[in-house]
Amino acid sequence: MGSVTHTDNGSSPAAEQAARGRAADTSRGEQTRQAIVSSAIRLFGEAGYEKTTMRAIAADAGVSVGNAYYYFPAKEALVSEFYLELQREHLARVEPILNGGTSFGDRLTAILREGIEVWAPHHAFAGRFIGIAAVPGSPVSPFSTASSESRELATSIFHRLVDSTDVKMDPQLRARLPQLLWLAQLGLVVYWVHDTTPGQRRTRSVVDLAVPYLEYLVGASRMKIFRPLTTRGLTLLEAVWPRAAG
Amino acid sequence: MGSVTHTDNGSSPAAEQAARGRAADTSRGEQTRQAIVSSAIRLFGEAGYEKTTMRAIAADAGVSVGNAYYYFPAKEALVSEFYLELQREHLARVEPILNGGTSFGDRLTAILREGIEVWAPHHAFAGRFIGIAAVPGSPVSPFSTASSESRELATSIFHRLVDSTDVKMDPQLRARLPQLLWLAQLGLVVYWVHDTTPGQRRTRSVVDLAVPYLEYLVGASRMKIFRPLTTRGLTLLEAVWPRAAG
DNA sequence: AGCCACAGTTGAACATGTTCAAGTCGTGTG
DNA sequence: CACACGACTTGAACATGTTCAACTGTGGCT
Repeated sequence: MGSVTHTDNGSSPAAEQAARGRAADTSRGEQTRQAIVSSAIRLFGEAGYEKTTMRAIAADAGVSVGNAYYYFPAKEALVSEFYLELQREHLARVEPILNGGTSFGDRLTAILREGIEVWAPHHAFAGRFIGIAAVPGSPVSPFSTASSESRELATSIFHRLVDSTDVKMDPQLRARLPQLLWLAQLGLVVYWVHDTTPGQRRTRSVVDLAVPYLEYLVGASRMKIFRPLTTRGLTLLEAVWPRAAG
Repeated sequence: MGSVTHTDNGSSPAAEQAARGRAADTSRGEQTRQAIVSSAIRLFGEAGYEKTTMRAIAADAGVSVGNAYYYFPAKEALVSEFYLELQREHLARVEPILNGGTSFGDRLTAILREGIEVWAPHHAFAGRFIGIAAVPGSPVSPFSTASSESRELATSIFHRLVDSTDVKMDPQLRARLPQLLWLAQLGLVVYWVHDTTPGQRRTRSVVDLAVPYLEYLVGASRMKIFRPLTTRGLTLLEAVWPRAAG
């Protein structure tokens, strides 16, 4: 119970500029930081989380161990960078899909599939990643305030998807659907991580089966017969996950 | 990708008798083992996972550090013992509920509530626990073959609940409901771990709201109008989670 | 130029999970 | 009884994440 504030943004000496526009920063510190990040990402990808030691990362980046800790409070924080990298790639891959003119379901399938594809080369690493992300208070936790930026980034994908579809659905559901889809994607990743079928084939087929079902459910939400089901479900959702908080 | 077999049962020198009837074993080794386990459980409960060092556990149990590793392959394995302890207590608390004559929903609520109650004193610790349990291949993972015994123990609770209810529902759903409820409980624990409301009040109110909704859904499953929804849902479930495998 | 403040950097020291070669103990056997 | 063998135990050694006091360079101010 000792350390209460795990969401310690701003305490890191190099964090004041972290929130915005780091890409434009070309100062010495930023170069070092980048060297550490890219070394960490590469080594994580090559050897996994456990086998990549902080000493190895520092050596690869050409800095001392202590210096790595000047920029990152812990090894876990470097995992967060790895995650950001993947998320950026997902976003890039998803862009043409969102702009494409296919159906809601097809686009959702494509988005989820790209999510899997981005992670695919790192299935072993992802196992450890999940373990780190699952602990509450960890900056990598998808529910933490520290990751709110990347969370909003991710939900924005589904926001755009939902906003641009003309599929008829309950308006309240429409308002909540982006968050729900984000949650579904989260669950999918967890499922994928535990999927031991070769190449995680099962996860892909689950996507192909689940999306049409989701589409069906969403369409059904506005039908009179399903009214109580929809309404009660949304009420429950509001209790579980109030629109305001995370 | 190095170590493939994480489910290494039987490799531990003291594990051949681990599967059954350890309570009856009174040999020297078993006493030592028990001393380590109870020290670990107590210290975990008192100080959390991180702050409880292996040295502290060993000292408290009156043995050497190396000796602890003779019985347990890693610190994580001791967490598994902690989990078992809680599960046993949950089972004990649930017994009178299952034998009670209240409705399906009331009993389900009571079961889930007791699950929360058992964990309640260890909310902080549970955060770390989730992190360990979430990594695939970990013996503590609820999906691992290593924890199949405790998993079947847990599902047996819901099996008994479902078998003893006369709530009308789709027969296929009935066949799958115990597993689904177990999964729901898992999700509930994850939710509870991340619940930062004082005393995790929100989780409790979620239970109170979700169970009636579940009851409603289950009842609706046999109605003709919901037929496609039910059938398609069960088909999807079979793809996601084949009846045979985990 | 001289100097100051501070970002950046270092490597040794520390804490703790884990391993291992060696030692001890108890029990069955000749 | 003496011995052998295996279960059990030990503590030092090791690996690695993390901390920290000291050092260095750099840019700005007088």
